[in-house]
Amino acid sequence: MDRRQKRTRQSIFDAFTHLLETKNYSQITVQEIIDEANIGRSTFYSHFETKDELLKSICAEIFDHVFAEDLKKEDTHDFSGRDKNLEAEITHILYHLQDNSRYIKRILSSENGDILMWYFKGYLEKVFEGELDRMDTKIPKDYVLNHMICDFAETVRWWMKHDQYTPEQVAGFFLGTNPFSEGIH
Amino acid sequence: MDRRQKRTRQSIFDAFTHLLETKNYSQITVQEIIDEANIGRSTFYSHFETKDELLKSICAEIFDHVFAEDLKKEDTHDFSGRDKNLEAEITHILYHLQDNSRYIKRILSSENGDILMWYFKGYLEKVFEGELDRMDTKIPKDYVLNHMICDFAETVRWWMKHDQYTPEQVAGFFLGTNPFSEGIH
DNA sequence: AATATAATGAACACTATGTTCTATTACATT
DNA sequence: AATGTAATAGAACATAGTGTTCATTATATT
Repeated sequence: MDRRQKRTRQSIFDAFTHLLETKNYSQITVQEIIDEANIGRSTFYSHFETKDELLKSICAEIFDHVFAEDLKKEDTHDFSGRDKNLEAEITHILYHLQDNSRYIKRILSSENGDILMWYFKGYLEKVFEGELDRMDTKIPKDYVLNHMICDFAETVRWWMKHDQYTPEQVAGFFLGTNPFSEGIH
Repeated sequence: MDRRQKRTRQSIFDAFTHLLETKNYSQITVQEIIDEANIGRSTFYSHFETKDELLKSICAEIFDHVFAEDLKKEDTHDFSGRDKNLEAEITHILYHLQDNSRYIKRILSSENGDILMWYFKGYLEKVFEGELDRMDTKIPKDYVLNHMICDFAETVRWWMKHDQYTPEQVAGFFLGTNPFSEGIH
């Protein structure tokens, strides 16, 4: 990839996240991003089709980083640590989310918080897929999976709004109100 | 209220819900609503400031109806049936939601599904507030309340997408995967 | 019938989006 | 260092949608 492209892309990301520190996603215009990034209008559009596409790219970047270790674990088929320390895995994810909380908060507080949540849930699917086995079979698997994913995603959303708890505490809250908590303690 | 106002308001609602049967909320323009409703442009804007305000009004209308009995129960301080048949209350709400499912589905499938979910959760808060007492006190009350509300709201969203279950079944799924299920059976 | 209020719809100003095109600049490769 | 290739700049443009204004017409209400 051309140096200039990388540089431009990074400028856009920086401008966007910087703007997110002062206003909501929906309030930010493409022109503002362009001005903040000091790039030409056509340059922006040669990188991203729309503002939503930019948001998606940023979400992908954030979550690729957050879930990097977990996905790597799956790729190498190393399930050694799985199940016995779901709590550690969750805490780990929460720490990574905390690092990016400034951006995540802003994105979530706009009306388009759904977009980020949708992305987040996609990644969570891989994390919780393996947890399904011990569940009641009378209830549809996809309901239970969706339930777990939404539980955790909404826990994070709640956390991002309240902000006064540590990752360990939040992991405790989440597992303490969950049906699969019996399997862990 | 003037007859004409009522008539216009109803035309707008009808046009909007009719359009929701063919496309997502975000794809619908004010002009389309105006054309579909056969009203003048300025008439629309004398009734609603923005398209979002219209959506909010429709959400309020739907949920006022769905939760009518439950809120009435609270108003008259009739807690006789409470707790011992949460399942019945939930099933009842699900039936009402099923009646409006055509609109709800369309609104939820757009990127702005959040708006409806936000409204829905506001009403659910009143339903679940009373259920908090028997919960573990180590976990913050507002976390648990948010947890319950999101559980149910996301259950409904899931249901609206899958559509192949009865209200009774869905109530069963919801209570079967919930921490406060022990209190009911 | 008189009065008040709502609806109409064209015209307008405005904001933001996304495209196109040419000149300019930066890069990678040799 | 020279050269071909590709990215950037930025002005100009077309488009689409929003929300307002106002004189006119239609409809309720009393």
